[in-house]
Amino acid sequence: MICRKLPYWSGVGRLVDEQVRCGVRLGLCCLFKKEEISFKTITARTLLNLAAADRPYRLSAVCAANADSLLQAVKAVQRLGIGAFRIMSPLFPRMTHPDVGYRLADLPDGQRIEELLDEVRKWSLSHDIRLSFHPDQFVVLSSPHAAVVANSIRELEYQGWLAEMVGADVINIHGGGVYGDKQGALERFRRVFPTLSPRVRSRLAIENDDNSYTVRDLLPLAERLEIPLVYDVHHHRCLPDGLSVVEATRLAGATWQATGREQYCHISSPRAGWQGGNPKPHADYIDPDDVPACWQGMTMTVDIEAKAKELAVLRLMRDLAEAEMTASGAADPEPVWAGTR
DNA sequence: GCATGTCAAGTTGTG
DNA sequence: CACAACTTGACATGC
Repeated sequence: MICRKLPYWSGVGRLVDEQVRCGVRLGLCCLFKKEEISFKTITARTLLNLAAADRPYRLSAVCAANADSLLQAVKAVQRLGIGAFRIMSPLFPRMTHPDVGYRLADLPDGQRIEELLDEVRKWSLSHDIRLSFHPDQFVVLSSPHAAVVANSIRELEYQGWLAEMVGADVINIHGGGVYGDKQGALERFRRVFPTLSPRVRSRLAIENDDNSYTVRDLLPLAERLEIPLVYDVHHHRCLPDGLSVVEATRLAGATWQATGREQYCHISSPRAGWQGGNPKPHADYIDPDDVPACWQGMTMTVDIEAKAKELAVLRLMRDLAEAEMTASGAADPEPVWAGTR
């Protein structure tokens, strides 16, 4: 657990000798701005307009391209010194769609796609790139509507399968709707949880949102289910709950410690600033002042939710490194980023 | 080519 | 009541 020589804000904690990573690692969400890596999609309508026999070929091309892009993505992330990557939910588009859903085994290139996923897993493991998923807003385990919950479970199982394939350790979701009765909604969430497969349960995390569920609301559920709580400090600032940032960081951190894993947090900056009206929309970049001072030196993953994507992660890494150098004066003779080029 | 509406899905708050 | 906001583009269509 020696990290004297490593910068606090190292991207990956590029450990050469030590086995134990430490410091904050910054994560990229889903997409790239400048790097020429993109993901394809296909709509249900397009598939339904094709003859059923043609669909697997079309899907296979999309999925193979995306699996390849994912491998390129984790390699790019590693090259840039970024330490984590959130995988976009529709990596295999429409896979759980009721009408046009499919399995990899149905696709002509299914085996090759599986091999690519295995390459992603091996690369990420050997280069310490942490992978995660963040199912979108349609996944609502607290819904009173059975059909919504059933769709949510199906989507979660898809992501759980994929997470296992690529070695991702986090599937992070929100509490969902309130329906006029927050405790009742949380209770529904609690009851659905045991019906999930082990590979989903072991990866599921719950995140405070900017609308309904705060850290304070979710902590009892996280503790009861023994799942970790992803702390989104931007959401917390948009929807305060009486806890300080320091307290929320510590309480959320304890849920990660309880599962023996590295803490996971999110950050973003308001597009129009904190004085400019609605603070919820995300800015292109992160204002370093929005980064909690108490996070410095902590061993955690912080996903950067910013529209400039990898450019925002790189800029924040630079800004924080500079701030640290300034703060420490000439104490550290080595340039902070020497190890990450 | 380029502009524009549409993508499977939920829920809440605002104007 | 329509629409934006949430991890966000990218596809499909029509000019």
